[in-house]
Amino acid sequence: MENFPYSSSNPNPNFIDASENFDLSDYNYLFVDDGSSDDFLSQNEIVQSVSDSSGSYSNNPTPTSHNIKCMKGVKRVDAKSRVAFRFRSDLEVLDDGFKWRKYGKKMVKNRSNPRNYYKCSSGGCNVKKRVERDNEDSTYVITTYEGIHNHESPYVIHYTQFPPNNSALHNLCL
DNA sequence: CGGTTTTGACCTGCGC
DNA sequence: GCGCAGGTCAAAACCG
Repeated sequence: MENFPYSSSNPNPNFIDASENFDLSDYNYLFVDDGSSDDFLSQNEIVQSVSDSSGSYSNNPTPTSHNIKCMKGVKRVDAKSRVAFRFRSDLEVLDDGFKWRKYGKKMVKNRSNPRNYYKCSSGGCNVKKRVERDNEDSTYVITTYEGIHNHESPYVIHYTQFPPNNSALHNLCL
């Protein structure tokens, strides 16, 4: 688990050691929508298509660039960066070092679990994230980040090759 | 008491 | 234009 982004010395008092709480062998996918292409899949299309191909990564427990799925799909609506994770967890919200304020909850059609909406609570930062449980396997949580933080994390986050920062995630896919 | 969560209402885009 | 679905707002409740 040495390649996981956060070290055990993270000073964030609320930090959850992901290596203890998440089974990274069940880490499935990541997609990045960096706004640089005119062609984007909708979020649901990406979720579906990556879920379909998740088996090819299931035997690789380490989240390296090798098992990160980068996709650019069919129709871009805006130029916001969007990053999604799907991971197995009992927890609804992964503590990524930033402070989030919940502003909405919505039942989505054909999904058994509600979708929760969060905004970065740092003033002037418009990054949003959506959190929902996988419709087909509720032990998985799907987290979608939208936008790029215009500030540093309120906590010192140590990471190696899998940073929680959107632009850094994007770099992995270049 | 201030920040966060809850939740119904409202807004907006899209398909028909 | 209408209805539906997804996303956001905002007031009240909650909590440390």
